[in-house]
Amino acid sequence: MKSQRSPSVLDAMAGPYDPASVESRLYDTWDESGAFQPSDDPDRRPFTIAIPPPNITGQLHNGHVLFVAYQDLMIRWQRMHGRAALWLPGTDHAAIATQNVIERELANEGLSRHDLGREGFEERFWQWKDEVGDSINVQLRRLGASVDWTREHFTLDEQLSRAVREAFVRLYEKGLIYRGRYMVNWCPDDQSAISDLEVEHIDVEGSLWHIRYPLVDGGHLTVATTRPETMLGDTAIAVHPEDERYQSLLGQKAVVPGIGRKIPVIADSFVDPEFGSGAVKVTPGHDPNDAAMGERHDLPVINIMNGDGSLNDNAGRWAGQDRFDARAAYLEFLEAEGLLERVEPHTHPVGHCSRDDAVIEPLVSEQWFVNVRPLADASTAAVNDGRIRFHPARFKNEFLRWLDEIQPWCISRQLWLGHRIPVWYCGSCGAVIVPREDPTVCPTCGGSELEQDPDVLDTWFSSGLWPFSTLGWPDDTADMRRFYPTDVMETGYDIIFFWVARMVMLGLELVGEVPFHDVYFHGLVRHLDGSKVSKTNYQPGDDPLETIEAYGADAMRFSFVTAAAPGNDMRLDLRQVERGGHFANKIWNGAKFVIGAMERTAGSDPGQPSLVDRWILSRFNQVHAQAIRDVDHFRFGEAGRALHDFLWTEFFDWYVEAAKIRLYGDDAAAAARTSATLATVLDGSLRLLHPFMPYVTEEIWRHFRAAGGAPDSPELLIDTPIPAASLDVDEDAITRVRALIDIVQGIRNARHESGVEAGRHIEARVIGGADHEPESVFIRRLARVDPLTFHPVGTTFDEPAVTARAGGVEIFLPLAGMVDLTAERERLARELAEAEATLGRAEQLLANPRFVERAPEAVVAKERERARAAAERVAQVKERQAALVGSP
RNA sequence: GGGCGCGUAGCUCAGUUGGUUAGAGCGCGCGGUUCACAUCCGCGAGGUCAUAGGUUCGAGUCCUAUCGCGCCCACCA
Repeated sequence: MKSQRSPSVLDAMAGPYDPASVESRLYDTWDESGAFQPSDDPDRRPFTIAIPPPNITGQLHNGHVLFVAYQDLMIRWQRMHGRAALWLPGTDHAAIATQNVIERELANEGLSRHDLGREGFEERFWQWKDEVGDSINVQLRRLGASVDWTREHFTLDEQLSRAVREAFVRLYEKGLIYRGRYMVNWCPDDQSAISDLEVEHIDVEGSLWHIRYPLVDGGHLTVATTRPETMLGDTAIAVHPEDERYQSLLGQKAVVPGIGRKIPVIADSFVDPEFGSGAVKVTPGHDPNDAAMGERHDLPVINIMNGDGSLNDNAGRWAGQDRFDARAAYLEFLEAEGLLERVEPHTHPVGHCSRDDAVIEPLVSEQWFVNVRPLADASTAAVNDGRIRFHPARFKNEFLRWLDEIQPWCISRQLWLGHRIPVWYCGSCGAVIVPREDPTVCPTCGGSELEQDPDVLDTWFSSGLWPFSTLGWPDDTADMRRFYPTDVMETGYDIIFFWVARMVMLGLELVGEVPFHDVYFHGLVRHLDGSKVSKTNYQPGDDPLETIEAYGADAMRFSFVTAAAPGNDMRLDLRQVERGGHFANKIWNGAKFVIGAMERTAGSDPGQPSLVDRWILSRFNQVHAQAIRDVDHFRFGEAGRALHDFLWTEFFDWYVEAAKIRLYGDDAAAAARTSATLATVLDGSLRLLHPFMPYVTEEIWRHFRAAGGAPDSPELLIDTPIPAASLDVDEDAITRVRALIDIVQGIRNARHESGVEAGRHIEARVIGGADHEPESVFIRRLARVDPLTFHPVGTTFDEPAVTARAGGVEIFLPLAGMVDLTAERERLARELAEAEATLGRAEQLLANPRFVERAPEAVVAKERERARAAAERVAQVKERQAALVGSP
């Protein structure tokens, strides 16, 4: 009867890695341990990222996974490098979007927001938020985001609202916020002004109508327009001052058809004589160009439109009609009057509301604006002097160009949801009050008839304060002092202007310092058909929880990070995620092997490191250094791939296979040394990989430590330091093991091509490479050759054999009775051709004096070596061919 | 109208500052059940790096032009 097996850590690791069973447990463990809160040790330099707050209107979709993966990677990485890492979570109220969602809900109940009233609507909003507000956080937890939940914020929180108030008042007091009647982009569906950025210019196949304006003095003047209904608001017709065709008409009056208003013919060099008829109708109330022209010529501004897009009383008999109906009706009238000269098809850009696709109306209205010009200049300076850096760098130019052409920012919205504009108007004296605290009486006249401005602020106004409002600004808090400026802003390039630019401008203006030093842009996630993953284009499978359930959070995160390049869009291919899952499982199984080795050799003193020990430790040190270099340069994908490739092919394949020889051999000291090496590399790899795949590495860490690994390290991997990379790299060991691997692969290839059964051991003779003799067991075991003998360079054998060349040696496999001589001759011919071609190329290059002169010495030396080796190969192959001549 | 990105193996994509014979996963072909792992292991096929010029000893990588796809900015009616 067998004695009872001693308990093993491996008992708890049976089977493949199962993400579902560990992820939620580990997340809670981290959270409860306090690991997500930044260390308050003053010696630890802070590292801060403010999360791009998702809109509370919905859930995270796969497009959000990139930001979670990258930011958590950076946060964990820096935490493990001893920084006081703070990742600030939170959500955004997304004014228009959210109001629309709630109004839609109300509509289903047969209600409108007006039925509830402003207060009732607000109540309804908070109620709604309670219901849906947590789903984003649930998703963040599932993804493993190590955010500091104790510092969570929402843009409509009291603290952030206070920040918004302070920001508004300060900018107002400084004269940077002002109110005025200007032309704005009006969305008739939202019935609100929107900013320039929210207007999407779409090419529309429309018409260019040529229309005759009767002249008071007889005759007519033809004008071309794409928007005939706006004629109702015309206050002039303009021609180019030097346009000879129209000289005689200057100063004359034309009549607006159907309205009867007499309008002057003016000269303005804005007009392009080549376009249309060379005469332009001027509608200062409904076109930005015309507004500018109207100002130059002191023309009256006539507004013909209501907020909902219907025409008002200024439109005469077309009043009350919707703008597009009015266009048709007015055209019909013009045609009937004989004033419609002709129509031509005309494609031109038309502004649409980016949210609801309604055609934007440029119209004059009273709104609040930020004069961003000075803020933009300060931002430009911050970028130019390197206080803010962009990754990838190309976004720097885009950013600067936008700032250069920036226009005043319209911040008032005619909505109910959002931060109410903190301005009161006195009904008695007309004073405009912009206070820090809600007023009860007018400070000017003492009157109490105060009315607050009904509008709310653009949601991006509060988002623009995010990196400091979340830290307690405007108060001088400990968090502000410690964590501002934040370190990295990581977000999608699609909100570079909406958000990044505003944070930079407002941070510099209000706090006096940049809000972050590095901006990293990730690309957008797309479906396989190329369409963007987004809330408005939500498709089955876009919920990250589905993918996490199928493959695990680590798989998803790792595949996203390694499949995407900075700033480039990625098509989400689930096969990539699957590969990530396989990798997690590979590490799991590899770790089981390491732990098994540790248990097997426990109690033995390790002997001297072997060649393969020195090799794998050196390679690990190289990869370690590269990973640090890559992450420091924001090359996350390359760091992840380097770790993946090292672990899968070098550590868990070649080294492990080599390790088995000594591990299962008779030499206890050698086995213990091997086990120690396995543990060392696993230890270091888990640390480096943890920011990429937090769950599986943490879970392995637990078992690894239970088996006695990393005894002096913290219990949780999340708290464990990543040390600096060791410079101990044995180049000679790397070269030699690489050659051994090449030899093994050469033999395997030859065996396979000759049809030798996989399990069979065959004889092998190595010609040259006597220095590999001490490691012959490596070749014997991994290539399944026995006996294996070494022979001096130049040795020839006459018997039938398959030959191969790899790792700088010639391999001779005397496969008696198995050798297909024809095949072998063909193979030799192929090899000869290849060797001669290589030789030819190298010689040609070396014969070029300019190459030898100008190329770096190392490159030339390499080429010489290449030529030498090729020449040797040619000679050897020829010898072998000669030996085969006599054979059947 | 201005600007930017992309085009690399059948598919999805990497490729740092120009330097041997351009990589990965999946898929494909052949072969493998022994003690970490079949979510695995071994061997292999598959690419004129969109096209045409240029710079260079040397170009997937830098420059110019062209074609195709996508995006951003923009007030010619």
